[in-house]
Amino acid sequence: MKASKIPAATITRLSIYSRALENLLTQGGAPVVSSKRLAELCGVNPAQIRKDLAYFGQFGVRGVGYYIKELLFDIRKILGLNKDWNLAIVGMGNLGCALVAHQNFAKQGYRFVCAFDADPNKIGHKLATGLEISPVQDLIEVCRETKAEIGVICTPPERAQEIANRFYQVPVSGILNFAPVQLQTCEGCKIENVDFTVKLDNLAYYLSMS
Amino acid sequence: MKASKIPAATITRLSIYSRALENLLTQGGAPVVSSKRLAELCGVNPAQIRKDLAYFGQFGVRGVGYYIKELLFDIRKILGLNKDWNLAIVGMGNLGCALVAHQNFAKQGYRFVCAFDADPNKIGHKLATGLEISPVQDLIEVCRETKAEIGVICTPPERAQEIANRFYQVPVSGILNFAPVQLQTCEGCKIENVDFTVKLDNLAYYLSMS
DNA sequence: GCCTGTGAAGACGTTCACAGCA
DNA sequence: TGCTGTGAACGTCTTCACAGGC
Repeated sequence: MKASKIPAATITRLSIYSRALENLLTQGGAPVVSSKRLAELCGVNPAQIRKDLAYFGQFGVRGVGYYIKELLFDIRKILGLNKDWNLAIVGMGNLGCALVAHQNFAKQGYRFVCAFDADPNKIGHKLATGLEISPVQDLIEVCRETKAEIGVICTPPERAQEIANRFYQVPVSGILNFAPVQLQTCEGCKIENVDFTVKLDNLAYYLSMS
Repeated sequence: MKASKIPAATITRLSIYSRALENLLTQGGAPVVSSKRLAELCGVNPAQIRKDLAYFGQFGVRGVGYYIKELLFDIRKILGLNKDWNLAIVGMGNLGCALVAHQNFAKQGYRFVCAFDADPNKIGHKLATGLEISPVQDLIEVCRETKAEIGVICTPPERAQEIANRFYQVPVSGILNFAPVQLQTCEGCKIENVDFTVKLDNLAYYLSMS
């Protein structure tokens, strides 16, 4: 596919639309939704939704709206969720375990295929899912064996860059980084940061304004 | 203070700058940093840093750069981190416990002053920090007693809106939401979402492009 | 010479407003 | 009539380029 000029914000919103559509589907009302209604559910402007979708084609019916089931399928396809993704996770503390246990991942086709920790006491321990914790030294090898495509970093910040470097060698094509550091990037590996300290700081700023 | 026209992205970056400055400080090299160097560490354009700071005043010395310690202090003040913030957390599963245990929060002046869960088996249980888990029924009362200012939601998505509504009644002035849902907002309460499923979907999109 | 501070230019994203179609 | 699809207008954010000062 083509490297294109689609706003990053559009992709983020597509993900949010898909969640709203899933909810509409399980609630089981009308099979159709208008951009106006979907916009309310997602807290955005209706034109924004139509514009976002227009980047990828025409999905609606004029005068009617969007067929929920079809649109959900199309959006998931756009997002690349019509396949399973193999995840490798490093740092099996509370956060790491929480992620592996997290229902929503499996439901969306994200599968943890290997897990790592530096603590010798944790090596060999089996998680609820049956996944066994491997030593970080074996990261590259095990990631290759298990065909990991995305790395998830839940280590303390001091360790994060070192782990990222190993992921670059595997190589994995993406990293989801929970450590509060800005990782040095690497050609061909896309990084997404999940940064709660930054989010909290944002809150602090807005609250101390008013 | 004034409600102003400062980009949200600027606030997010300030938080990132402050982290980089903290690192520079603990590493203990030169007491001064240039926008160029700081930009490298944060993965942004140097002019961006100068522009971001310019919204709030003049912090640098021409021909020299920024004094790390002073700039860090100033940024923390801008972000409202020159005071402690009281947090209330709901949903003491793996994720909730991970957050309470998280070192970085305490270090930045964020204090968990109360914790809640719906599971009767967890009520009364003491966390590592000495914090005791209270029943969600008492949320409003306990939040008021403990002067909670920010609510943290770590419940399953089905529960999140209900918890948010209670937080609105306390009222808290901000919510950090880890549940993968778009919460209905409330006048006077700022919401920040920490959404790893969205981040993963973003990765999936970019990876399936190439 | 070096690096900050900043107006102006440029790029980008969002919203409007209406044409097109069921 | 109702709602999508979309060019054009608008507003916002980022980057450039250079003036100002150490």
